[in-house]
Amino acid sequence: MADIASFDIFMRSAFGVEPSGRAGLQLESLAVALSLPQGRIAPLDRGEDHIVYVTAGATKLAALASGNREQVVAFHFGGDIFSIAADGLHAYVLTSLLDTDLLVFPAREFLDCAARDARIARALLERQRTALHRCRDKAVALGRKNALERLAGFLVTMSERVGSGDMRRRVLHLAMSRRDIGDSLGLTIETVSRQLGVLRDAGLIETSGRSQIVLRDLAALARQAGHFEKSATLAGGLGKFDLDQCDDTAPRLTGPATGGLT
Amino acid sequence: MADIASFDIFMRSAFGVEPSGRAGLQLESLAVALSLPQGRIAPLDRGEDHIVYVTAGATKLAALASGNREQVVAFHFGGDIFSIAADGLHAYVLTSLLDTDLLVFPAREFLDCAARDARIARALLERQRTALHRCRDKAVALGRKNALERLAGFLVTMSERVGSGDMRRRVLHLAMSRRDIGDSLGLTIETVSRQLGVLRDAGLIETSGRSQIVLRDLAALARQAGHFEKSATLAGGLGKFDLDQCDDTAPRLTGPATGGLT
DNA sequence: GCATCTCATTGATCTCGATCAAAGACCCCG
DNA sequence: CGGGGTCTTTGATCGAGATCAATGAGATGC
Repeated sequence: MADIASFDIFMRSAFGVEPSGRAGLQLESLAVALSLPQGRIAPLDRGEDHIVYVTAGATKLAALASGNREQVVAFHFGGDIFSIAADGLHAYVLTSLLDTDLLVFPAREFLDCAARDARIARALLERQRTALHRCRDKAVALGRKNALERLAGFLVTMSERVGSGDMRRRVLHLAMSRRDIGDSLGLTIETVSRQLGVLRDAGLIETSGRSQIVLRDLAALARQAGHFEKSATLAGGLGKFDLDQCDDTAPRLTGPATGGLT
Repeated sequence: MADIASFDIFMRSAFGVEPSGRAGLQLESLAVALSLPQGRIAPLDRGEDHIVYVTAGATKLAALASGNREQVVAFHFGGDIFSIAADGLHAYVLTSLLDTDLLVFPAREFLDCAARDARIARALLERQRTALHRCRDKAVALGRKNALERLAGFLVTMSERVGSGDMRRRVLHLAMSRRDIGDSLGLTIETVSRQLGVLRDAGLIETSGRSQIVLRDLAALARQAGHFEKSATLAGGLGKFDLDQCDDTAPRLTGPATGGLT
């Protein structure tokens, strides 16, 4: 049984729905609250799928491949909702990066119930879509980008999700270790460290301590990450079929067929 | 405007809902039917997100990274529904692998409407979840698996989605070229070709012509792919916390800390 | 049925990131 | 504030897969 406060926060902030309604009462009966100290594996029944809400804290969701290889498929922070499959091709493990409070629901019952309330269904469909699109972008990075591009992309994404400070000097307090970053980017900790060094030497970032990174030029990092240039065409009337430009001419540190630092 | 026949098929087979209902009429007014000969890029307005239904045929959804690198994030076949983002980190392109018929919807309006019908919402939530979980499994493969594991996993997955014949001798007629397979697995066509050779030499598959592959031992391929062993524990009452085994002892061709062919 | 063109296979070499190995920095706690 | 442990950085070497290059097999058209 979930405690009342976190469930109410969940309903209001995730769905904009009062928890006292019909759907709210049903969902509340499905919720299990979990409080994990830093670095614990969530004790989820591997016999069924789950929907998880992060009340507060931060988590990593990782697949265990054989041979001690771990692939982080997503990080989640306060306010996030996500699903975990029990029957996939890999065994997934949810681990807290900080002291973390979760609400855990059985997926089938949760979705049966959510589908009956239009507002909840709409919000969930939107969040699932976001999760899928993030995962696709991750797949692109893992499949076709080099270490520096992946790391730059990671920093830009983290800046959007947990950054503070203004755009010229974006401050990140990363909850995850170098190993977690490596496991998320399909790299080793040594490579993560070396590529951070490259970005530091180029003046794009500053690091201090283990967890703080300051991004000094978000646009340059996004370029370095090989992200699609949308800002350039956002205002203009972009009609059909303008994927001509992928901006291969912008200055980069390294990259396919490009100069810069080497 | 969609033609009647394909829209009706869509509503009935995807959602089990009669197209004449309230939601059906609304959705129909949003649908645009598209018929693409083999090898064409779908002319989608890049200013907005889309939901796409594959009436018949096969498609690849790929991101264009700079430097002529392409990453296929998903293949889709008749009956599949999927979403395409216009505002992601990369530019995505939908291409037909065969002569293909699609229904294309504007995402926002489609989801607004779908959320109001519980059956449609439930079915969509389920499909999105499947898509996300497939994408995660792909990310695991791209981030932490070698070429042989990726290819074996690809064949197993394709067997489930488009295979025919019995389990002992599973026949695949692949609509995609070696290049498409490579672009999906984050490999080059040469590496795909070489690893197919390894699987052929090991007696796990037979190839004939460019597109036909016979899988002679699905279980061995799944093992080779490093997929989580669920069959062993499926029947038994698997309680909490049994992710001890990842079956590192089974025979493999290569792989982390394992012998076999080298 | 033959010419042609594209796609797939096979071989040789190169490169980026993994691996192996130390040294250094940060942090917790007495 | 100093010791011990963990996490991070830096350096040297290795290897899986990319790249470059050529040959072979399938499709397509006349």
